[in-house]
Amino acid sequence: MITVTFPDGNQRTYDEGTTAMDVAMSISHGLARNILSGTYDGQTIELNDPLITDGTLQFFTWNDDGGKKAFWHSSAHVLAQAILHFYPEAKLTIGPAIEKGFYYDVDFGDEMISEKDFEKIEKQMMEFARQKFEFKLRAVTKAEALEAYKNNPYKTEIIENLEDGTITFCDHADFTDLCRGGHIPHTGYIKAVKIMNVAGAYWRGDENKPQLTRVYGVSFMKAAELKEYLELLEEAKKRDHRKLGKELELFTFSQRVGQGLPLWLPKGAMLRERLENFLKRAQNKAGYSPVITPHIGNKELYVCSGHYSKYGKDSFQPIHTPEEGEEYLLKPMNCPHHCELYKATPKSYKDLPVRFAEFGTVYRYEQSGELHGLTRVRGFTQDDAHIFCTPDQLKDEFKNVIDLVLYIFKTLDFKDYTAQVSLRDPEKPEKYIGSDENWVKAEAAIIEAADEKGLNTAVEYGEAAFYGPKLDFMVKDALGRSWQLGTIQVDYNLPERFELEYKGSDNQEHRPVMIHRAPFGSMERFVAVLLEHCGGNFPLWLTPEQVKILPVSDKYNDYAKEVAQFLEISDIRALVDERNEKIGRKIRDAEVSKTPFMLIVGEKEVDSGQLSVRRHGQGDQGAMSKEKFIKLIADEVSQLIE
RNA sequence: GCCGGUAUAGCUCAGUUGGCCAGAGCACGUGAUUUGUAAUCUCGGGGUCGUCAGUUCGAAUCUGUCUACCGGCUCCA
Repeated sequence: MITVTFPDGNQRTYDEGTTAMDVAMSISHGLARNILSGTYDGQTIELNDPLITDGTLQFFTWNDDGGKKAFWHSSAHVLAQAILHFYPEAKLTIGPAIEKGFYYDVDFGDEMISEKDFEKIEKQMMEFARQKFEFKLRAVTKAEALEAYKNNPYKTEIIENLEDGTITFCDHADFTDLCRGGHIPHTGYIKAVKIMNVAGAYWRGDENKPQLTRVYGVSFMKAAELKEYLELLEEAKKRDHRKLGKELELFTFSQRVGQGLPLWLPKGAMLRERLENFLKRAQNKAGYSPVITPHIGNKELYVCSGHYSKYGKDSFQPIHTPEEGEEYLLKPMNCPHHCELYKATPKSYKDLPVRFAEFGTVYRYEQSGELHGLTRVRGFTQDDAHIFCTPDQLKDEFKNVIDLVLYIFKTLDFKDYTAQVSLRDPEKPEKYIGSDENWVKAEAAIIEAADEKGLNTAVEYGEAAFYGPKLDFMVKDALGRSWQLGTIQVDYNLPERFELEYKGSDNQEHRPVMIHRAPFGSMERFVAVLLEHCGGNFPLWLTPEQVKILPVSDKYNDYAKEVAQFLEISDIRALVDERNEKIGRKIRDAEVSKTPFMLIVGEKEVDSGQLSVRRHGQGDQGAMSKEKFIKLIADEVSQLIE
């Protein structure tokens, strides 16, 4: 008999050789139907394998990451089986589960595979799924494994790195794959599958190694779930900032201007300006001093900062002047300029902290394949600031920055966010610069600051920058996708390199600590994320056009213009639709352009002096006085922006 | 940068196996209409089919080149 312990502490005894699935059945048939995988004493097991020792058994269902992982990993086996069915010469490599679905990297040799082939692969996978093939893990010796894969250099490479005695194969039907396990009981659990796309991927992620074809797929236990997932993708497509940016006339790109260089159209520029002004006001209150620095800097500046040796190849090529040997760079970051500003006047401890803020446009030569809409570009504007303070002030300054970031998230309706604290890798102190004492102080300051602000943080070791620890903010948008936005970083490197100093109360020179911070990250990226988050329906205070005035016929155009002027006096952005169109048409166009408010003016309104108000997506709101309408908007704006 | 895909009017897209002046809807301009809560009708202008070269009697269509865009290149059996 063996004793099985469950996570809740309950224990039951079973005959030796009972399978995990038998155990589940003994608890309830419902559980047995839903479990996809499990662990025994923390080790991944196959549900159909016998249990032979006492241990702790944990089950995973679709609602657990472990369950999904087993499901998708098993689906990858079926994908491989289907691929071999059509391409017997293909060489399999690896096929893991990923965050949403799975992939298999395959060397197809001379064969090509494209979207046209997806359907037949899907059909074949479903055919295999219907046959409820059991997944069975079996141990093999290293020699056997190498023999089985003697024609597959990828699997051979993997096997060679494994210990003899730990190697297992997974069989289902007549298909065998090298695999360490963690499967669903049989293929029949797979009720829906979709091949998403194919892409190139290097063997082991190394660009010097052969390039394989990566086939991405996703599968579900219910056909309805696949449908739901595809609908979510559709929704994401509709919210794609590149599509909305074009439709709402916010920004564009030009092949002639160059890759990754966004051009802001008037509506987009005004939107961005509003965001900038919003942050400027908040920063003024928080004691920041605005500064302005040029777009280029002498190459020596970046040699001094260390950026040139580290990031020189990611910069645009140096700009040469008529002087022999003189070189300038388009600035890839603002910090060196700000360090020079700090040095412009002698500092005493009484002057600190100094907080220099600049919407600084920087240029970086991103690889062409990395460029993506506004989220990855070659020219962008950081909402940058550098705080120079004493080590003792670090924690308070850090907390103030956290407050600023959270204020921005709150105002822009990002309710769901997490913070990642990135610390040194304790194993590799040689990777970092700065004294151990300062690191200890800085890391403690960040952790305490985050704790005291009640942040939901995850600590990552080894993720710190070489010059200091940092705190990054990740937000979730309305569709549940994560984006990295703001960042706060501590830096000991630049003050050292630029020999920044302040006179302490002891009349000695001391080195300040620097904080780099950008709550938005970059204006481009932030606008992209905001656009996808709100689906183009910007908060009232940000939206390019707040009100569209729609005259019932052109007889009322003059009156409509009077109303517009009246609103403009109250700082409301209003436009009159003067086109010779029917009112229904004007309403439709205003709705499509996502204008928050529409005012219909005709004979009734001229006579009564009232306004007929319509709200985007909500329809007719009835009549109200001009004063009441202005107050309605003002109240909503002040409520949003506090 | 690398792999795969895509490129036709301002936008979204048709364009059969190469064959006369390359099409539609929307947008834009014109005229009519004077409209009451999600698309009024009329007429019209607009494209060297991304670039450069090649195959062919003939290329939007086939081949190569370059450029841009889209998906991917971290997830280790």
